[in-house]
Amino acid sequence: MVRTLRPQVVGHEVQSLWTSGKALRLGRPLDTAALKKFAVGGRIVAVRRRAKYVVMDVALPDGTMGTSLVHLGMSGRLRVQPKDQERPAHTHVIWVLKDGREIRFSDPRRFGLVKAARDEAAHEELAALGPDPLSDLSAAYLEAELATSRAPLKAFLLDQSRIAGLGNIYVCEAMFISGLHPALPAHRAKERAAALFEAIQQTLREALVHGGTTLRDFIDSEGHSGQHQHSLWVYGREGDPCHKCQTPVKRKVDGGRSTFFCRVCQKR
DNA sequence: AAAACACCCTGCCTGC
DNA sequence: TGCAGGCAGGGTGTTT
Repeated sequence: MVRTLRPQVVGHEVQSLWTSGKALRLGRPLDTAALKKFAVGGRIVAVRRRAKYVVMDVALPDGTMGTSLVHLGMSGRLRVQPKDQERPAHTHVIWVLKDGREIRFSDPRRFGLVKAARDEAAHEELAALGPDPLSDLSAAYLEAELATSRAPLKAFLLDQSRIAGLGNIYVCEAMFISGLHPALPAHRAKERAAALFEAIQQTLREALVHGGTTLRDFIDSEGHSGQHQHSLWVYGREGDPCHKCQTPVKRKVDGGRSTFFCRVCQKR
């Protein structure tokens, strides 16, 4: 999302901002006043990613900065479209650009998050996040963290305070690639930390090369689907043959979420 | 400390 | 064709 959004909007001025006023995550109403205060009249100077958050930095006319934060949740989308194009259903925030285009956040399920503050440090959501797997994680750090947890490996990897940015799909994929069972207590995976680290990075890098994974909702800011869903090892493949050993892929549910794995290739 | 579950919300797909 | 049930890439809060 960031890779397609950045070249479209950096350097452009935010003329005005509109919100639906509807509540997003946890019933929290959109803070329209803050979203305006930290963007309107300013120039977008950077679009970045921190874990699963899209971070947009704006240089304001009074010389100060503003930082807007977007989490797409399950069904959130960011699109850049001309203002006269029909807006997507369930649009909740629009940054109107001076050149006649608009950045539109839509989110049917409203599990997403959009907020703004003075800077990144003022967003408490970001403070509790662990290292990013592609830039700040090392095999040594992962090994040390694994050693401190008895939780099932899958729960450990989904915990954003341990490692930030892995979701259900990529956790399933990384566990398959490294041959680790989702129920394995985290501390018992410590000897395999290097393999797990490599699997996590490989999974994310390949997904990025393929433009993301589109199962239902994901499209980038230009409206293109990802292609990585065609390269998944186990996710969504219940009953289909394992790509390594042909054993049917298993699905189990824990904590209300599906886990896909191969009971032959992934040892406890 | 950690697991299990409910919950926020809409859309889509399946089976009856 | 309609309806009910199940499912969904996330995160938080409560209970066990």
